[in-house]
Amino acid sequence: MGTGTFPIVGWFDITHHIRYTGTVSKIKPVSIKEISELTGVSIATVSRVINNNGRFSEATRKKVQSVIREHDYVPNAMAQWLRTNRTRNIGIIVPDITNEFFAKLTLDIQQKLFTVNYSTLIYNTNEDPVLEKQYLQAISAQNVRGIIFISGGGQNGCPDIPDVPMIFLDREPHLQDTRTNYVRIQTDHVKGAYLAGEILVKKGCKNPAILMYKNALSPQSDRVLGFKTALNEAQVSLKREALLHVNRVSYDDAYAVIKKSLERGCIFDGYFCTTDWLAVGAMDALLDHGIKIPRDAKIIGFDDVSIAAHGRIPLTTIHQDTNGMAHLAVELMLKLLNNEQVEKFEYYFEPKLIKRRSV
Amino acid sequence: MGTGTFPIVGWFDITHHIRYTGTVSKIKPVSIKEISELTGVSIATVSRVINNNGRFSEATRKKVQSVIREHDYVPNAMAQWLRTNRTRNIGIIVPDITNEFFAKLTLDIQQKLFTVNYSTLIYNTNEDPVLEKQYLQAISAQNVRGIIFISGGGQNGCPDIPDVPMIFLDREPHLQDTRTNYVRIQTDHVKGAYLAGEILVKKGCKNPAILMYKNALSPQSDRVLGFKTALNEAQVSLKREALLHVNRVSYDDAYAVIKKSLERGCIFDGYFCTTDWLAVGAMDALLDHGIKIPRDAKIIGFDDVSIAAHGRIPLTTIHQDTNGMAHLAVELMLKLLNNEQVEKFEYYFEPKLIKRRSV
DNA sequence: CTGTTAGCGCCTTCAG
DNA sequence: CTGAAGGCGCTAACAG
Repeated sequence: MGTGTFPIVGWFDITHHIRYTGTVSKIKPVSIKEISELTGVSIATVSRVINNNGRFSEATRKKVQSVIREHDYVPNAMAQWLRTNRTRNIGIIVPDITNEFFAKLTLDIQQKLFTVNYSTLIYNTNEDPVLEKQYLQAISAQNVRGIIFISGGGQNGCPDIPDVPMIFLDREPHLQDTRTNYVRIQTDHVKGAYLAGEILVKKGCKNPAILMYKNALSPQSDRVLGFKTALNEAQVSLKREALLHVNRVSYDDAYAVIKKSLERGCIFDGYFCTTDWLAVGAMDALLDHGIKIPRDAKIIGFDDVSIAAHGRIPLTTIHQDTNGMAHLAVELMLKLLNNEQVEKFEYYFEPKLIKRRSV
Repeated sequence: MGTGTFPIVGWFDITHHIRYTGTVSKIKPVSIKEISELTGVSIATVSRVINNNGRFSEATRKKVQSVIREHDYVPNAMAQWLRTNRTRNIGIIVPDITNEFFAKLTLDIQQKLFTVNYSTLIYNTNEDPVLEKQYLQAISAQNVRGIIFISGGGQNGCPDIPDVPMIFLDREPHLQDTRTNYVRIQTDHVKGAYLAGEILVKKGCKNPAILMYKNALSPQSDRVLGFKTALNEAQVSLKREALLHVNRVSYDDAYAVIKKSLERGCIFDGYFCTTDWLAVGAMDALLDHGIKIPRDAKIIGFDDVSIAAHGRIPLTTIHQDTNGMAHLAVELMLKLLNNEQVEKFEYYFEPKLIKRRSV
């Protein structure tokens, strides 16, 4: 991660011992002024040693630090923020933290950020553009230092807050041309879907279907693209009616859609579901309809979330490297925060086929 | 929820339209001063209408608000914070947001809090006491307005930050005696476990076992207690070797433990697992060992997390009202923030037996 | 109803 | 190397 050039050097030394020592005793937080009085140097000097800004003697440093220590002084973050106009907070906007894939990303990001002394503000949009907008407003008013968008719609309107670095995880950025302090990270959905298509045809599917979320998010369309490519190469055709749509990414919706299609007499011998939960819903519908899996129909999902391994039939799926993406996300965020140039604006992660029993 | 006395009434009117209009144009955020100049009233008056503090005419209000609107003005949160010495942030400390039960709580809390204009700082402890302590420090330094602890250990050390209201969800508080601004919320684990025991004996179990997390967290011991009570009442005894422990709450650990116990020849006809994932792991181990469920052995879990409904055999389990708890948590937090007295310090939620097929 | 006045706690020129 | 002074943007008395 390279914390080499971590900007606020003195911070840890100071907050290292805060008003929290077993059972707390804090009455009223001491301010820089009192430290200054106690040490006999001016406020300015105290400030300098706190921020390690040079221009003070070793003797003063020692004195000031010892007083600071002694009084458990901790700079008032809010005052610092006001003055410098920057917080130590990173905002994360995520559709739904209840979705394991997002939760994993969020978890990793939060933990890594804390490592370098950033806190994490979390907002769940529920794919609601209105909420997303409000969150952006809140975030903006809070002077958050950087923003990480995880997936989600964001077609409409451009979530652009100038000067605030942004990382887009699994999401298409819509930004002003002039912006350079952003980065996009995602798994190579096209490739992942290609892998899915490939294994399906390899296992003998002649008449496959796609079950997908109806919204035209880029990962969705990428996956369709990749899947179709694999079919094309194998000269397997995808029927027009083989594009099944779901209104919400949920087990129930998937179950219902597949059930209905089955009742309509639509039967396919392979299902590429753009999400594991979709796949599990589809699988159960198929199973309940008396269809044998993988004999009569094969199913493959995407994400490799924990349900995949533990459903009625272990699900073959495409794994996404959440951990890797989270790592990279904070690494790049740190760079952007540090005004370093990043090599490129788009990063792709390799998807991986996880073979289980549904294919 | 009763937002009746919500303090910052004017806020929404204002932030309703912020510097985010399709493609942003904000260069430099406008300040209260400029608004004051633009409207021709004093800064103080602008502040009053912003905070709806009365003492201004309807005419001024209109004028000010329109200018505010026109210029996409949003008060600088940090300045407000500095001035009032309080942020609009609530810290949430959660063991692992990847755990669906926690994720649900967190999600609901975050969304509800935002509704009343609070943001949410999230910290995952991973059950690591050191991390937890660090988080507390960070939180303290950030002048978070209130803290919500979700589950987790916290045996050691007292996570006590004076004057900061705390809500303990599913977790035993360890506080100074003097503190009154806290509240504990949890489902009635004893009762939930009692329900579990009851159904098991009712379905004919004579030789039940418990599979639990080895840490002595209070929900754990409560569950054991409730379960035993039910057995006692039915005069079913719990063998000494029927207390199975797992080191981590995970599918794999559960699977391994049950598998091993089976190989040791320990066979029980009913398993009360203190968590759904434990139950699913146990179930698979049993199934893989050729044991029929529920015929030869019955299994019941706890939480009613989504895997419960969708595993190899739908799991009978005890449902926790996450939504209700989250609601209450923020409601009470708001009260505490408002210095209102709460009626009691402990709240219990009714657990509910969800019958599926594993019992 | 409205404006004036004082800071909140800190950082940062600018003079020593 | 150090101190004095000004101000970040906002709120809260206190006078009118």
